[in-house]
Amino acid sequence: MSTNSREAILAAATDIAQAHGYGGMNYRELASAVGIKAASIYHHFPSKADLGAAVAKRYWETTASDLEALLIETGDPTRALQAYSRIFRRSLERENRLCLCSFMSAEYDDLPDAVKTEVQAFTDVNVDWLARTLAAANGSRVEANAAKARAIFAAVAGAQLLARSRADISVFDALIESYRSSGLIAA
Amino acid sequence: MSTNSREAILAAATDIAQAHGYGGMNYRELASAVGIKAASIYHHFPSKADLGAAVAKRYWETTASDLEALLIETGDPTRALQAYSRIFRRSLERENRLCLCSFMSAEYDDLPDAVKTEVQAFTDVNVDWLARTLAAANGSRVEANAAKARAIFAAVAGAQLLARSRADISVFDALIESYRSSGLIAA
DNA sequence: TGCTACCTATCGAACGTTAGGTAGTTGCAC
DNA sequence: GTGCAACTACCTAACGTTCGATAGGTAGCA
Repeated sequence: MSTNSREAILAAATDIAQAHGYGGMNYRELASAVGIKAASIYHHFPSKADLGAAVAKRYWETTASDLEALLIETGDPTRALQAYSRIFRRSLERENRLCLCSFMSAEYDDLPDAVKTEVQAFTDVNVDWLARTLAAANGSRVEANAAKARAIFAAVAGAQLLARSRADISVFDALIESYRSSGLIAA
Repeated sequence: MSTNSREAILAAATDIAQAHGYGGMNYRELASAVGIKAASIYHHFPSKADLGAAVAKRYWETTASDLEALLIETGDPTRALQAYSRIFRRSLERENRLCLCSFMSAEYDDLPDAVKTEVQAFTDVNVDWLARTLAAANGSRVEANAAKARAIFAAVAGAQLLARSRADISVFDALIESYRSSGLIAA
């Protein structure tokens, strides 16, 4: 089916992009992961830029719903904040993969404009959720938590990047623990 | 001269790698930046892996001496810590470039082993300096500051990455300020 | 003579992309 | 309910470009 193939391409492309970036996302490897030929991808996406934008869009949409699920699952904002870093930990668990948005932020200069837009949307989704949840946890206004939200997002992304460069997930855990003890993120 | 050409290649390659990564560091563009032809690079470096390793090695060596200079220049450890993030800010000032080590950490999976080693050395140089300087600032043992040193390094790298994705250096400044107010880095 | 520091020309592989073809299904006129 | 046109989802084959890398040559200097 058309819809399933499109989704299979997006899922495989996401996996590749989290390990090798937008530049490392090549059609022959991607097609073989899906079980089709490279030319067939053009039946679903008109160009690599369109595919990249679709991948990044799907990525932030998934993250947005994961974050909402986290709020419901934990039951309260403080517990949700404590669990936030687990979303980034999960990437490392899957063969030391990086957040798609972090990788593409590094590749920023070489990204098509449509992809840049979706990468920025991922940051916005995270920062907005963090600001909202921080506000709910301490009873303050959302806008008053924007700076802190950005700081948490950047710090967790940095921790993931460092852990990846050591191929050691315990480095990530130790960094999150340091952030906690210094008061950057919720204890 | 041989020595000057080698240095010119390394300097130009560093600039390219900070903007486009190891994968985006191509011989034709690099050669034209130096003012020679692509094939001539092989007179100085036997392969791209060797060049990449030399670039990363020179990068951490430069950073190591910059950090020692910072200690001498500021006169005391606390002031040196306050100024630490300026080293990362300087990359962003130069056409929104990223720390070479951050970019290569993202590209980790596709890096030749010799390059991986030098990338990790960069982290070690930073973390060692931070741990040493934190210890000097608060009169504690170096080993007791290792975790905090890593946390500062990761957080500053994350701030640089986020600022790059917005092509906005004020995002970096705001993040460093947030880190200060939350107590992660020295006020 | 031999070394250094480059050059031109080219290699094979990989890249995104396109042209054009082929099964299988669907929809509709008769 | 049969025939056929149109469409979907793929295919093979190849395009032009770019990549890192190599072979072999040359000018200048010791």
